[in-house]
Amino acid sequence: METKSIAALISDTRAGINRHLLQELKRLGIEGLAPSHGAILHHLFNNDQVTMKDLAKAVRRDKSTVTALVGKLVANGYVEKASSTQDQRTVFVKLSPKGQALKPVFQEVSRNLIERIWRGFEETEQQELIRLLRKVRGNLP
Amino acid sequence: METKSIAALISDTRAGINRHLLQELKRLGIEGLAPSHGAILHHLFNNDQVTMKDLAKAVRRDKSTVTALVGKLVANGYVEKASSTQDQRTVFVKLSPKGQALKPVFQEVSRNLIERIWRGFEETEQQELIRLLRKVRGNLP
DNA sequence: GGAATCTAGTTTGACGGCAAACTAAAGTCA
DNA sequence: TGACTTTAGTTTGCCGTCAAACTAGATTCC
Repeated sequence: METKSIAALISDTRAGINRHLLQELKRLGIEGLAPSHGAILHHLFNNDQVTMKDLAKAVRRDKSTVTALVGKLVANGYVEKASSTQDQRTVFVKLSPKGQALKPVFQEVSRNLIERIWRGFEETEQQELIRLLRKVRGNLP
Repeated sequence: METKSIAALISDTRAGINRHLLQELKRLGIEGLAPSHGAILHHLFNNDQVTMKDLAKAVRRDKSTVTALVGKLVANGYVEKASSTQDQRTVFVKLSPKGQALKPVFQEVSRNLIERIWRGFEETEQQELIRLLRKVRGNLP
């Protein structure tokens, strides 16, 4: 039965996306950053002041995971943390100049990924895949 | 644009499958086993004598990863390792009786997953999703 | 206004995963 | 036969990930 392999197929495809991104990061000389860091940076390109909590929600990772990911971005000088003055518990994360400089690079990475994923696809096929995947996603926890 | 979120959607869906499987394993009282172990067991249900190399290829994981996964299965008494007499390098992995006993349980887990994934899907939609995902997969490394 | 509760983030520990270095057993070939 | 190469598997080290425990700052409410 074909439909039994759906889980493995999704898992494989995701792994392929990851491999592609790792290749790209290596090609562009961006060392020590993983796709998950890219997700965080991407969110910061569009929102210049974000709390850890919102960041975790945006990249759909556990807050403790985000602590580690942001910690690495800070260590590499891509982002900065600053605790809020109104609420001492909340921490704001924002891009450093070095992080801002990555924006065009990541836009290219993103564009290349999209282009590669959709190679040979009709517009209607793209929409149909998105629709069906969303439907599967909705069936899951 | 909708199609830009395809990577996140695939990643999320895969995470959802993982969450579902973890729930199921917990529900069935199978402690200390992760979905990846399930993939190995699944392969052993259909092949009763497999080398580490073939196992790695079958579950699409690095051989060092498989060493660790099988190690855990051995530690929990689900599988046994035995080095070949013809070639001292190769190691055969096979199910123990305790591992064999998991077969019906995992068949149920698998059936439930498939049933949940495809809930509300037409037969043609299932085939179309598989086709489109395979196409994406083929575009990736 | 103080105790109880809630909330934001961090820390800790465990695990799946990979790549590179390593071990040891076959195989190759002069 | 003996050096070289290839192959199977393990070890080591690092990373992303999560859950649970923890810290500390707000909030609630009597």
